[in-house]
Amino acid sequence: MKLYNTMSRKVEDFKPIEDHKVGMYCCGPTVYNFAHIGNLRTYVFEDILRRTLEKNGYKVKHVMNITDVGHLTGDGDDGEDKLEKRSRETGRSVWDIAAFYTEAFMKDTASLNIKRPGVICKATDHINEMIGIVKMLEDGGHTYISGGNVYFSIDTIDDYGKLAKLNLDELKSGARISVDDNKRNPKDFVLWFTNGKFKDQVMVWPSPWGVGYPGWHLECSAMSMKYLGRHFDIHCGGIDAIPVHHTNEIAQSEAATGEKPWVNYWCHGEFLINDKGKMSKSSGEFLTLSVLVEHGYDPLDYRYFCLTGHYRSQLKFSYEALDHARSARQGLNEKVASLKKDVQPDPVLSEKAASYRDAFYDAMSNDLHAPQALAALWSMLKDQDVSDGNKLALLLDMDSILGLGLDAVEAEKAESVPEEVLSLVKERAEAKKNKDFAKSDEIRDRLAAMGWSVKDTPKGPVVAKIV
RNA sequence: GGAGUCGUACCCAAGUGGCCUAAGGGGACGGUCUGCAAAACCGUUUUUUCAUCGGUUCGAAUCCGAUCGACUCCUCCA
Repeated sequence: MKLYNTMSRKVEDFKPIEDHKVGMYCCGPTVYNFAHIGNLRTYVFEDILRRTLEKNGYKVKHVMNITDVGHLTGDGDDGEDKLEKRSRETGRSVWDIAAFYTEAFMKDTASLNIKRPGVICKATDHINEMIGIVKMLEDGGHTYISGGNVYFSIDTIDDYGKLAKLNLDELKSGARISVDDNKRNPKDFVLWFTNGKFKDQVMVWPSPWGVGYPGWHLECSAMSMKYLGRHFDIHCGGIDAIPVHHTNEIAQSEAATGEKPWVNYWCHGEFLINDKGKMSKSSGEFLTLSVLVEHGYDPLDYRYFCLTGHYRSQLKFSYEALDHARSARQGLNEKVASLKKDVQPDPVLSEKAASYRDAFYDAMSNDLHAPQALAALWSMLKDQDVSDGNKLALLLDMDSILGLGLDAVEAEKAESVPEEVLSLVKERAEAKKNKDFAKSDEIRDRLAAMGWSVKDTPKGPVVAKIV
């Protein structure tokens, strides 16, 4: 299996630390609002990665955090905690807000067929672990206290910014954020706040440095190491996390434990954009999954849409493009339904069928080339040299990665058709037999008005509910 | 100001030196079938074309340069 590693900027052969096992940490949501569909694209990508690893025989320990404290708004380190802000705006407690949006996030990801990570951990449950890391950093001489806050000093390590390939000299000259006088180096970041801008902060904890709350980057270091160890295989997130969040995670993790590298493979998903650019949660207007559902789309239409582009390319969202994905997925579902009606899956593949299977898995195992894998799937479906039994078996197998819910698609059946409809269909067949087409067409219109379509096949008429 | 990515046929989107006379999906149109439809299947839209202009090469959508355009990051962000 091959994976693109942001650290090396190359596609590399994936080699786990332990045979047949993978430890994978994915940055989760900050639960102060609904996830928009751009956020969700990243979780779909991570799910596809996990499923592909599993298909390649790895047992994946998938850890995802829930950020419910410490994620600040605005520039620099002087913003307000996002949860606190939301709480003030709505009059609800921060804990309510976090619980509500965590629940919403779980619902969204479940409806997208995203497998639930084995460990889902909340930042507020791991304050002690975070304090432990700050202590380790303090012991190692990587911190200083200024203006009441504990800072990480990036000048105490010699490879700060290696993931993002930051050129520190140039960054300083081009910095646009206002300089925080408390920092020795503008790129230093807060590990522990005791002197937040907002005195009425609700979520605070005691610490050796005073009552306060942790910096945002700390939680991912603390929780990933708690569940996956001081050195693990894969760390995922959106590309925006590279220059700041992941850069700081690496700095504090490697400085705290002395273990390098902390993570072997860094995998990042590109943005979903629209005609105006990227969707941003903080800029106000954004599309959520429930908005798509209100427009009549199935969440899996969006999942299919995500699969039509490669995860490292920007994907342009439009309702037109989503329509295309929906049509394609419906076609796939219909095909599966009709196959299920006629045949049982036949896992004994012909040579031809096996070649499509190989093309599919080669594409997925080569840095998750889902669009190519889908092409292999469709070519297989259209190939008349592949038996229907093989087709069905292959589709269901491929879907263990694609996650389009093909196993849940039911075989076409006419059972639940109301008696009234059935008798009309019979009547129409009779009229057709007598070549009374005016009457048969009239009955067809009546059926359509009742919400049923009728198709004449060589085997006789077939009724189906109009969707 | 600095760093980087991208521009592929009607739309989305693969492909990153020869097997490309460019996957796959969607749409549209045409055909087969049908009393007519729908569905299904087949074909066309896709023979020198991959933003534009130059260059390298026996050979380029794929490499290099310039130009135009779009986007991202350096600041919270998936």
